[in-house]
Amino acid sequence: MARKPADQSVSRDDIIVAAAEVLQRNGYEAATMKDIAAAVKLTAASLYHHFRNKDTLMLAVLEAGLSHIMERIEPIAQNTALSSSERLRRMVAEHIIGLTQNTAVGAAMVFEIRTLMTFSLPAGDALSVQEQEFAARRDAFFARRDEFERLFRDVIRQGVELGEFRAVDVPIFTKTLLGAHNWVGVWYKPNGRLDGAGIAERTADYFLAALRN
Amino acid sequence: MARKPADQSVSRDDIIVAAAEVLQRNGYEAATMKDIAAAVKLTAASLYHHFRNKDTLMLAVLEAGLSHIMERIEPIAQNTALSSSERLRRMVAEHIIGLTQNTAVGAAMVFEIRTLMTFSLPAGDALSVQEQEFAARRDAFFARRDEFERLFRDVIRQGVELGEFRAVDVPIFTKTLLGAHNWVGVWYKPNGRLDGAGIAERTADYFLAALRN
Amino acid sequence: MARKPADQSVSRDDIIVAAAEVLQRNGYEAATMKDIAAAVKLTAASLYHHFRNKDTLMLAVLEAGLSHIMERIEPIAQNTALSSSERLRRMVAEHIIGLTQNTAVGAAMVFEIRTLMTFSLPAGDALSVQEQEFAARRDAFFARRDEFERLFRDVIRQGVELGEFRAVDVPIFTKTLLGAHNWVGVWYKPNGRLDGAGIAERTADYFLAALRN
Amino acid sequence: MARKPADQSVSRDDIIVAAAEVLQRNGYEAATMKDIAAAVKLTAASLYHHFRNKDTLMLAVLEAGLSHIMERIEPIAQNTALSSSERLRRMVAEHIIGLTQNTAVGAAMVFEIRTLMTFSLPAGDALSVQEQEFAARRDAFFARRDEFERLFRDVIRQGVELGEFRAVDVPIFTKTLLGAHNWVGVWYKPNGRLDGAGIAERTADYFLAALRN
DNA sequence: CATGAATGAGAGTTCATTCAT
DNA sequence: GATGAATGAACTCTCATTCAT
Repeated sequence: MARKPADQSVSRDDIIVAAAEVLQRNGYEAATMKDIAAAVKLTAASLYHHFRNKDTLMLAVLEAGLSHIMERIEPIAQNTALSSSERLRRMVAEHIIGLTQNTAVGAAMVFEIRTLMTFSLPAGDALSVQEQEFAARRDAFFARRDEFERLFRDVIRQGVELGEFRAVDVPIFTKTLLGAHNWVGVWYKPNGRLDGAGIAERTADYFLAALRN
Repeated sequence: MARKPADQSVSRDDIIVAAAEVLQRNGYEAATMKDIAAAVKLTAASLYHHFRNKDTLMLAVLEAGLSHIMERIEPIAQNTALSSSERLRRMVAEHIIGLTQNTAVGAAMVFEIRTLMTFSLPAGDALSVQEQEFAARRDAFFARRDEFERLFRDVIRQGVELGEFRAVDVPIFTKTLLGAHNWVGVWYKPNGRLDGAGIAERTADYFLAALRN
Repeated sequence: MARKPADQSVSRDDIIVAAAEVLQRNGYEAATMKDIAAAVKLTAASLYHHFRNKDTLMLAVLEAGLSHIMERIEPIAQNTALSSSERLRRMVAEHIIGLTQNTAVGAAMVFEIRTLMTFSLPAGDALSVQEQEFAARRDAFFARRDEFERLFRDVIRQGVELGEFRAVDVPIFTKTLLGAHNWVGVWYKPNGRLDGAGIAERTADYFLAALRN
Repeated sequence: MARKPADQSVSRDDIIVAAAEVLQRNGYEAATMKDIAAAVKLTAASLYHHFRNKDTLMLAVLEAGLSHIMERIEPIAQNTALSSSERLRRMVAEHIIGLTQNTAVGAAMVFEIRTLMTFSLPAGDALSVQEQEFAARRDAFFARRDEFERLFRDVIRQGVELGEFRAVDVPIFTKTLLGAHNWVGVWYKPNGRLDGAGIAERTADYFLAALRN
């Protein structure tokens, strides 16, 4: 009853990628383990060799997506050789391009936030060991996600402090920016008039204009 | 605008309101007919006297939400006595305040779009009469939704044409704007530092700054 | 999709009886909801209208069995008009006859004790509201079961104190007695040489002989 | 009688011992191959190098348990130098002490009898060679088990025939005796007031009293 | 011998939906 | 209108078992 002849064996990462696509297409509740399994030519049961349960798999998807984008955004945010404007422009570009290329995970992150937030908080008050592990990972994910938002906030704040940007309500401005980005992941269709870079360029332009002194 | 018809009997609208809340709290898949029924002190079976099925109820919720906001936005968009800036500022305010007050329907609209889009499109090509009816209503909803977006687009376009705004990529700018709005529905918490009006004021400010010549 | 035309509608008690039989035949783990449902001509899903889950149903079965026997044993144990010997003889008879007639629940109680004891003690340490409710009922069941054993113990102890029985290690003697009883539920077959009354008579005789001064 | 063959490699017997423990703790259905494997630091797959399947392993456990006790009981039963009373007293002691020391297998035998009895009797009538082999071993086990009961029955019968015991219904008395024993395996807890020997002494006392002329 | 990966079968459970009352 | 009872379909997850390595 064993199938895959080893060399085509499916890796954890393959599953994460496939799951991201299914997640984007269907949303958390509607993305079934069977669907995800089919996407990597496995049976649902086989997925449980790689992930303890659906929540864990979903969290892995979101972690992967967040890591992917963080790896690109963080170096820019910390590149003190660049002006705030230039940093913000590049960060916007990376984020939006990331969302349009990797639509799967991007949209997942937009849509599944609510699910994630209530994820696995069983009715009672105490948690089993596995649940604690999971809760810890989920909290870490959220912390990382806050960090992501902070990267943008800090660049904007610095720009304001240095007088490069005009004084804005930094938290609100940041959320406005990120909301616009996230929405791209929702409406973007690969064969539209503009590609990710084009959208990113315009978006960055608008927000930098809004910050202009 | 709350209705209290006979006080002991439950109306279609009561159900829609309750459903919107449950929908916001849980999302489409996780909002069960039982939950919704419980919110109006009925049994699930009773809901079927008012709505043919869950999708129809869902659609009614979204229609209600869209109508609500359209009734407020449309008059502003068509008020030619106002400048483009002023119109846009007021539209932004109404939209964001609407989203923060009526979180229920607002969030529903953000999150459940995907569900709606794939809603009830049975694999084959032949649709039953009921399905055709439903498809028609759903298409009408989407048309209305496009119209909503067009209201914003048109105001911005006019502003550009009249030289009141600088030249921007109108479709992209509009989506950027609406993305920012929708995101408010996601992160807004009633007891935060700012209320809807405060958020709206700042948001309008940023986008108008971005449009400044 | 509704089936049963009301008048033959299945009651909670019908299910309990059927479940008891399946439980006896297969044991807790092997008794599936489907089996039990089939025994009352329902689908597994339908059982969930009557019982929250399998554990709850099982507990109901055991409660019913215990109540049944308690109702018969208790009045005898408390009938101070009778001598200890006579009370014990009658209690043994009721218990054994009960076990042979109502084999279903009897055997269930013997075999499912271990299962029962670990019943629904989820990995962690804290319990949800539903789990607490269940835990409370389960504890009540065990308390009742201890009470049942105490009825026998008290009659024996009194007999010893009054000098009607010789001095024995009352707890051990009681467990010896009850072990013998329970075992009847295991080996008893309806068409054997002796019926329940015959077995009971002999058993009572042996234990009373063992207690004779 | 513990074996430590190579110390790093796992023997059939090691598995049987571990399985007995898991079986006692969890019962047949709930004792998974994975659990048993883990108890000897193997994977479930590896168990299949030692036992054809779970039923076979189970049967091996029960055979081991039965052999263990038979080796101790048989010599006593056949020791014609002893009186019936003395033989019975010693047999009771060995059995009960065995059950309390070796709780694992003891409890397994009480609880898993039912499982064993219906063990692997596929619906149809034709059995594969493997199934026939298994059925043969299972029948042999039951025969051996009957033999075990017969040892007790014969000692009691002889005592009656020789006038050493009063006339009792030998089969019923025997089952009463064995039921009491088996129950010890259920309630016995290592750190109680009495150890196995203490329980055995009292139990033997009661049954011998019951047999007294 | 041992194991990682895979699977079919089946368990418990949930849910939208129907229908007789 | 309202509802209790019932159901089919689907879902998550577990488990004994197999096979290539």
